[in-house]
Amino acid sequence: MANIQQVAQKAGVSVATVSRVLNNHATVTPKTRLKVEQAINELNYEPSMLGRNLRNSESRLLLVLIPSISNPFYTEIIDGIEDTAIKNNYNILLCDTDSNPQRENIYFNLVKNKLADGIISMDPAVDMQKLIDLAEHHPIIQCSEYDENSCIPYVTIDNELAAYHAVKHLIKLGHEKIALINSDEKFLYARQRRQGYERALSEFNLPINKEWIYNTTQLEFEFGQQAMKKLLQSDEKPSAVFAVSDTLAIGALKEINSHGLLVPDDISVVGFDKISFSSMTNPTLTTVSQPMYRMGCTAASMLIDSIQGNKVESIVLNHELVIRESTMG
Amino acid sequence: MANIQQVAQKAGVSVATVSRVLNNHATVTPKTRLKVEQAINELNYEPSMLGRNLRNSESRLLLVLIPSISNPFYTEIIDGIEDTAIKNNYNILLCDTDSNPQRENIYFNLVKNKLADGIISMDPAVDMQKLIDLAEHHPIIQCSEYDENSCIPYVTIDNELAAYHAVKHLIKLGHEKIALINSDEKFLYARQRRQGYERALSEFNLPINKEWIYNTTQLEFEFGQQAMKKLLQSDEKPSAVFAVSDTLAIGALKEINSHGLLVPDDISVVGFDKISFSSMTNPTLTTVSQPMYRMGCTAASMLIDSIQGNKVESIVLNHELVIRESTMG
DNA sequence: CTGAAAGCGCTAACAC
DNA sequence: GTGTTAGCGCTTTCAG
Repeated sequence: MANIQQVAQKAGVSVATVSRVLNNHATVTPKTRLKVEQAINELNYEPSMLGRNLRNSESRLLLVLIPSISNPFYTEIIDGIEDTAIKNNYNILLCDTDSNPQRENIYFNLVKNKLADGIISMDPAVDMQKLIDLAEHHPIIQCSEYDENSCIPYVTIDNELAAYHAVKHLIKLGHEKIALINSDEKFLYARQRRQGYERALSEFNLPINKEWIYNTTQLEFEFGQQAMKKLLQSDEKPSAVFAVSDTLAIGALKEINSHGLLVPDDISVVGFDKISFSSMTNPTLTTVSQPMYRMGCTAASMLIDSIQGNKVESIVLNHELVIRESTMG
Repeated sequence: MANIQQVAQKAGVSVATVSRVLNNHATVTPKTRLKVEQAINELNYEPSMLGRNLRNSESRLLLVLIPSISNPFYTEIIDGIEDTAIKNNYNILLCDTDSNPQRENIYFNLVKNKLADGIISMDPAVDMQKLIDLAEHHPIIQCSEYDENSCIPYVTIDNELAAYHAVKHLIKLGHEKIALINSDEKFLYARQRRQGYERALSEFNLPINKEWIYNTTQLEFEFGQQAMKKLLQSDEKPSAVFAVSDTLAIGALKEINSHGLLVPDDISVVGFDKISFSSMTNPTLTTVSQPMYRMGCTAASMLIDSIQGNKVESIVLNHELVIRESTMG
C-alpha cells in the first residue's frame, strides 16, 4: 500500500502539499491539486488513519458498551447512535461486554490508549468506579442506565414514572392483585421501576404484597418463565403482571399459556421496551416504549459535544404506554 | 497522559528499556525493571496503541461485518468470534452495515487504513466485488454467507442438505403440500435452500407447486406474516411450511394463528437458525440448528491464521434438525 | 503557493 | 543489559 511519500514523489511535489490536498486546505493551485489527485488515483493511495491519528491524537472512533448484543432493546438505540456519529464523521465500535469486567477493561484501555475518543455506556453492570475514574480524563456518556451519584452525564427516561403509568393502567382496568417481575435491584432502573409500581398501588390504596414481587437475576425469557411459575404458585394468584422487560414478560406469557390460562382473560401482562418480538406474541404485548432511536442520537450528540470540549447536561426523555392485546380484556 | 519519554526520564533509563519492560523482553535486570514499573505506576502511564500500531503496522483489531445487529441469528456467532479473538489477543469491532454500501465503505477503509487487521464478513448483501478487491491485499473470511466463485475462504454449513433434511422431515410426517417461504434468491443460501427443498420433493415424487413458493425481500417477522397471508390465499392451502429463517417462521406462525388455524394440527411449520425466540413461541418451533458458536470460533481462527500469513482452507460444518411442537402432530 | 523539517509515541536494529 | 537512533505515516509550523 502506497504512502504519502510515494504520492508526493509521483506528483513531483512535497508531502506537505499532498497532505494539504487530502485535507482540502484551500491554498493549493488547481493545477498542483490535479497532479496530486492523479498520483493518488494511479497509486491507489489511501491515507493511513494510524499516522493521522497519531499526529492529531484523535481517532474519531466512539465506543458503545452494551452488556449483550442479544438483547433486542439496544438495537434501535444503536441505530440512533450510529446515524448521529456518521453524520459527524465519527465511527462507532460496538463493545459486547458480556458484563465481564475483563472485557470491559479491554475496551476502557482502547480509550486510554487513544484508539477511541469516548464512550457511551449502556451496560448496567459496568464497574461504576472504573467508569468514574475514566471519566476524569475521557469523555463518557451514560445511556439509559446511569448512576445518580456520579457526575457523568446521561440520557434516560423517567423509569419511576413509566412504571407508575404501566401499573396505573392495570389498576384502571380493575386489577387489584398486580404482580411485579423485576430484575436485580442492584440496578438503578430496577429500583426506580419498583418505586413507580409501589407508588401506583399506594395511590389507590392497594396493599403491597411481597409474594407478588419477584426479582430475576437475568433478563432472558427463561427467567420470566421461572418468575411466572413462582407467582402462579402463590396463595392468592395475581390477576395482572407488570414485568420490567419485554423479554421477561414474554417468558411470563409463555408460562401462563402452558398452565392452560389465558391472557388477558385470566391474567393481564404488561412489559417494558417495545422490542419487535412483542408484537409477534399471541396475544400481542402491552408495553412501555422508550424513544430509543432519539435516545441514541442524543447520547451520541452529547458525547461528541463532550469530546469537543463542551459541557453537557443530562437529559430525561419521554416514554409512552403502548396498549395492546395482553391488557385488552 | 504520560508518554514513554516521561517514564524513561522518571525511571532514569532510556525509552528503549521502558519499551523492553512493556513488552516483556527478558533482557532486563530485575532491578531496572522494578524502577521502570514504579515510574509507570507513579505516572499512571498507559502505552499508546496508536504509536505501537503505527510502528508495528498492526492494530490487533478485527472487523466483523453484520447486516443488522437486530438479527438474533448473529448473537452466538459473535460470541464465538469474540472469545477466540480475545484468546489470541485481538479485539473485535462490530460493524452494523445495515446493508448500506456507504457504511460498508467506511469499514473497508478502516482496514485499508490499517486501523483493523482483517474482516469477517457475515453480510449477505455485501458488495462482493469490493470484498474481492479488498481481499487481494487484506485478510478476509466469509462466515455463513459466502460467494462460491471468489477465492475468499469461508466457514458455513451445507445449506442445500439442511433444507433437504427439514423438508424430508415434513414429508416423513405425511405432508404432501409443503410451502417454502424463502428470502431473496439473490443470496446464495436462499438458492441453496431452495435446491434442497426441491430435491426432497422430487425424491418423493411430489410436484413443485409455484404457488407454494414465496420470496420475501427481508427477514423481519412482518415479512413472514405477509408471506403466510399470501400462501393461505392460494387455491390449495399447503399443510406444511418451511421458512428459511426463524424470524420468517415466527411471522408465519402468527399469521396462521390469527386466521384461527392451529399449528401443527392444521399446518406444520419448520424454521431455520434456532434463535432463542424459537422456543418461546406457542407452539415451540421446529428448526434447523447451525453450530453458531463453533462457526464463530472457526471464522476467527481462520482470520487470525490468515493475518499471520498462513493459507487457510474453507470449512463446512454440520447442522442439526431440532424437532419441537410445531411439527409434532 | 509550496517545501523543509520537526515531531506525535513507540519499537527494534545496532552499538557499547 | 542498556542506550542511541532511525523511522512507521502523517500534519503543521515556519521560511521562502
